[in-house]
This record gives sequence, C-alpha cells and structure tokens, in this order.
Amino acid sequence: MTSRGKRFGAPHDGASRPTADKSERGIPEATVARLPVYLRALVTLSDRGIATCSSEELATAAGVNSAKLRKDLSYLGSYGTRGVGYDVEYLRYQIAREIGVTQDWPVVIVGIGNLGHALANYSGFSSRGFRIAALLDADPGRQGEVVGDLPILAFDRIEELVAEHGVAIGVIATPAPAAQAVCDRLVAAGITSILNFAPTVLAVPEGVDVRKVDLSIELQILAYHEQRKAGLLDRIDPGLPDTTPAMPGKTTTAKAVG
Amino acid sequence: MTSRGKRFGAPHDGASRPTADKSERGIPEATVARLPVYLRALVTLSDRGIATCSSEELATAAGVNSAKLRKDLSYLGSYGTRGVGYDVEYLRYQIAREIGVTQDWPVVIVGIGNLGHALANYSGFSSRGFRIAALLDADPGRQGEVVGDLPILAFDRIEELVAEHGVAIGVIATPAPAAQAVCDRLVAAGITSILNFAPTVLAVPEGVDVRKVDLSIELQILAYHEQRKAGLLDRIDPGLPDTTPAMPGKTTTAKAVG
DNA sequence: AGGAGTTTGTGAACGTGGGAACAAACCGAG
DNA sequence: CTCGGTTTGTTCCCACGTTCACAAACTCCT
Ligand SMILES: NC(=O)c1ccc[n+]([C@@H]2O[C@H](COP(=O)([O-])OP(=O)(O)OC[C@H]3O[C@@H](n4cnc5c(N)ncnc54)[C@H](O)[C@@H]3O)[C@@H](O)[C@H]2O)c1
Ligand SMILES: NC(=O)c1ccc[n+]([C@@H]2O[C@H](COP(=O)([O-])OP(=O)(O)OC[C@H]3O[C@@H](n4cnc5c(N)ncnc54)[C@H](O)[C@@H]3O)[C@@H](O)[C@H]2O)c1
Repeated sequence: MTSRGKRFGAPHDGASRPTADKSERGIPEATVARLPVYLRALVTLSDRGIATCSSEELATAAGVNSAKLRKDLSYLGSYGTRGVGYDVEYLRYQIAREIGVTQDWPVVIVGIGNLGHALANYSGFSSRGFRIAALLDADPGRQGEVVGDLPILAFDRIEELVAEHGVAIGVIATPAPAAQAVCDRLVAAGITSILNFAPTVLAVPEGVDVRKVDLSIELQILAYHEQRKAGLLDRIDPGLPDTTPAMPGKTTTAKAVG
Repeated sequence: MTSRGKRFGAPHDGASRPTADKSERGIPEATVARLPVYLRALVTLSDRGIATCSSEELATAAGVNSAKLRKDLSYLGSYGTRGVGYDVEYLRYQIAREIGVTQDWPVVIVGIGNLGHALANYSGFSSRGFRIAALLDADPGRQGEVVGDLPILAFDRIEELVAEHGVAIGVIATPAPAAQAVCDRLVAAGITSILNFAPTVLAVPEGVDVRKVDLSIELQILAYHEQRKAGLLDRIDPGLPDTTPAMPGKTTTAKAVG
C-alpha cells in the first residue's frame, strides 16, 4: 500500500544485533496500521472513566481478535499485567509515544478546493497529534481567503514554510493532473511524508512515504463484492457478447467467425 | 481491513469444484484492491490513444511490479497475447466487467456536512461507475438545500429510496457518535455495502461489507514512519521519564524508587 | 519453414500475517 | 505460604501475498 523504499532492511537478520531492544526493531506494517485504532479505543475507554481493561475488551472495542491485539501490543513491549489486564492511561501513552503523536506534527495542505476546504475545517486533525501549519493553493483567486482560522497562501511559499515550521507531512488535494508536479515540489522542499487524495500513482524518491486515500477505489472494491453477492443469488448469464469488445489478435488456430 | 463475514469460505478446499472456471472462483482480496488501479492506468493509456501495452508498461503506470500485475491478471483469465502484450480496450473492458463497473451503481450519501458537501460536488463519482442517488441528512435545517444537482432529503426516507432505486451502497459521512445508528438503519433498509468516513469501528451483520476511510489513521501511520526516519538520524535518548505515566501495579519484586 | 527475439502465464520458493493454544505471571482468598 | 482463578506474552502452525524464474506461445525476419 505504501510505496516506500525498503528501509527496514532484512526482516530475517536473525539475532544480528544483540543490543536491539524490542521497541527499537521493526514493528510489522500491519500492526502499525492497527495501533491508531487501539489508541482511539483507549481514548474512548479513558473518556468513560475506565481505568483498566483486558485484551478481550479492548479487542472488541477495536474490532479485532484478542490474540491479534495481544500480539500487536507485544511488539511494543510488556505493558500489561497478567491476571489483570492493561492500565488504560499507561497503555494509551505508550502507544501514542510509539506512533509519535505525543507531540504535534505540523501539516501542510495543498489544493484548497472542495476537499481541501473540508479538510481545513476538520477539527479531528488537531484533536489527535496534528496541526495544520498552512493551506496552499496555486490559484491566486483563492489566496487570501481564510478557512478555519488560516489564510490560503501561494503554493510558491512552500519551501519557506517547510524550513520555518519544520513541516514533514504534506497533504495533496489538487486535481490529479497537478498531483505529481505538486508532489515533486513538496519533496524538493523537504517534505518526506505525503498523504495523497488525488487519484494518481505518485512517484517519489527513496525515503519518502506516500499513502493514498482513494474514494473511487474503495467504492469499486465494494462494487466487486456487491456484484459477487448478487451473482450468487441471481446467476446472471455470463457473457453479453454484444457489448463485449472482441479479443483482438486472438487468431486461435485461425478460426474466424465467418 | 474489511470487516466482512467470511463469505468466500474455505480457501484450501483444493479441487472441490471441477466445473469452476477461473473467473468465477475467488479472486484474492489483495488483487481485488489493485484491479481499480490497473483500470485507471488503462483508461489513461486509452485516452492517450495507446492501443497495446506490455505488462511492464502497465505495471509501471500502476506503480507495481510486473510479475505481480501478470499474476493478478491471470486470476481474471488469459487476456494477453504472448510476445505482444495486452490490448488496452479489451483488457479495460474485462477488468471493468470483473469489478462490476460496466453499469452504474447507485449510491446514497448520509451526512451532508463539510465532507458530505465535498463528496456531493465531486465529479469523480459519476465518471467511473457510480451515481449519487440521494443525499440524506437528519438535520432539518439542511434538508432542501441543493448540492450538485441533488436536494438534501430527510434521513427517514432511506427505506423508500433503497427500495425504489435498488441502492446497495451507502456512504456514511456523519459525526462518529451517530455512525453506528446510521449504519444499523442503512443495513435494516437493505444496504449491503458501506463506505465509512466516521472514525469509528462499525459492527455489521454477516453479509454486509464495510470499508473505512480514516484520515487520522493514515496520518498517524505516516507520523510513525516519520518519527522512525528522524530517530535513525538524531538518536534521541529514549525515555523522557517526566511525562511518562508510571506503570501502575508493576511491583517488580517490590523494588520501589525510594 | 525455421529460428531469434519478446512477452505472457504460472509453478515454486520465500516472506509476512493471523489465530489457536499454552506456559508464565499475577491476584486474592484462606 | 499455597492454591485456584484469571489474563498476558509467546510459540507454533497454517494461509496468504510477493517475487523469481522459466516454459509456452506469439511475431517478425530471413
Ligand atoms: N471532492 C471530493 O469529495 C473528492 C473525493 C475523492 C477524491 N477527490 C480528489 O481530491 C482532489 C481535489 O478534489 P476537489 O474536489 O477538492 O477539487 P477542486 O477542483 O475543487 O480543488 C482543487 C484545488 O487545487 C488547486 N490547484 C490546482 N492545481 C494546483 C497546483 N498545481 N498547486 C496547488 N494547487 C493547485 C485548485 O486551485 C483548486 O483550489 C482531486 O484530485 C479529486 O479527484 C475529491
Ligand atoms: N471534514 C473532513 O475533512 C473529514 C475528514 C476525515 C473524516 N471526517 C469525518 O467525516 C465525518 C463528517 O465530517 P464533517 O466534517 O462533514 O462533519 P459535519 O459536522 O460538518 O457534518 C456532519 C453531518 O451529518 C449530519 N448528521 C448528524 N447526525 C446524523 C444522523 N444521525 N443521520 C444523518 N445525518 C446526521 C449533520 O446534520 C451534518 O450535516 C465525521 O465523522 C468526521 O470525523 C471528516
């Protein structure tokens, strides 16, 4: 999913580094993707005043298997107490620290159109470890407009902003044709993590992380399964030969139709 | 990622069904998630007037390994020509058919706030196999407003709309606390595929697919890797004991600090 | 026709992820 | 202190996903 350079090196380097303690070495990607879910569940429990929880309870809240939860947490360290469970506040802090959201990360958003406006107005950003540092757009007509306390600035100022605020994370919400150019400029300015909303594959150099959020892909995946569910009931005859493009050069032993 | 009931049954049922032709039986989930990417790449090639492409070219355009691409396509059937490559139009149609986007899917969007407005205005929906059938919101103050050609309707009308238009896919863009209730109502109305933008784990009955799009999880994953990149250079000393909550009952052989 | 060059489709090896099951560790009662 | 009950951390095993590598199949040139 993440088109990242293979930075974590050999996973099978077996006992090469005796001094490596557990929390320093390679947490599996699948686990990393679930830690935020656990963190959110813990926050919810904490807000309800619950001080302790078992792996079973937390797993249910996070929508996963309890065995998986325990294994995931074991990559961070031994933060539970056998026979008791996990201290909610303590575990919450440990996960937040591991993810890196104990302090705020500044984020720039590029492309303040439909989607960019929604993102800029979104309060869920700042509530968990992220702070919008700047809103950028190439369209002079949009520049100066204030969205959610911040003015829209010219995209040209990206280098200055990255240098000044130490921004490492950029969000791309421009139209697809502009995304690669914007991405290149962000990388050149020093951005090393990109969240891409534009429906394009972005090429980035080694060391830069890209994650994509792609609405139409998600819908298409749902459509595939939906079609499958329907097909299991209806059994539509496969092959509507009218609208089907012919297989081009497929001269299977030269047996044409005529 | 998808909290779906195990519908594809035993994957290791080895040769149980001799009559099952290739395109009918279980395409791997990882492959399904990539098919839309291939489809988009093919559309781009097609728009450029390119009639034929090799697996290498298509793989590059899609940002994947060519071996992976070929294996993925092999689950659909043998649609290429050895020594030549793939016919762009033909492959495009085959993938679209497999995903199920040769005809349009009606979609309802629930919660027309910041994000819902952006979605309703988004043209990328209709351009690829989806059509917004209705916009719903529980707030009477919003009802009647027209967004992107469609009026916002009362959420109560969901059953009627599902029955009338045969809607199978719902998008949830309400605040998190309302999401589960909305989800339950959608499922009761007959919706069997849900795309959830609210930061909550949704519980659904067997046979209903849920996919989530979670901005803050994506950012946290980026933050984790970002922290790691920084840590490999800086080597910040691990353990800021001041802000660290104490491990609660951890009386490791009763050796207290004092 | 035959051979050189290309490119697909797939078998096999390898790595990653998920889940059951269990020993180790902890608590509280007596 | 010991014992029974509880819950974690970990091990083992299997399924899934990725990549390599190569035979099969096709085109084009001679
Ligand atoms: N709107 C949605 O709900 C939605 C959903 C999914 C995906 N997307 C994707 O998100 C992206 C943005 O969608 P949108 O609806 O907000 O589009 P939009 O046209 O409303 O906004 C795009 C903004 O990007 C700016 N822009 C264009 N080129 C730029 C450049 N080179 N540098 C900086 N800014 C530039 C434009 O001035 C504009 O303000 C698109 O790629 C779209 O496909 C949107
Ligand atoms: N805005 C963003 O950029 C963004 C980004 C990521 C995630 N999200 C998530 O998407 C969701 C929507 O975000 P938003 O910013 O649009 O919020 P919003 O408050 O602007 O809009 C929510 C809308 O849902 C409606 N609603 C509330 N309860 C409802 C119910 N029971 N039934 C039907 N409609 C109901 C409200 O009337 C409102 O119009 C939230 O869960 C948010 O966390 C938003």
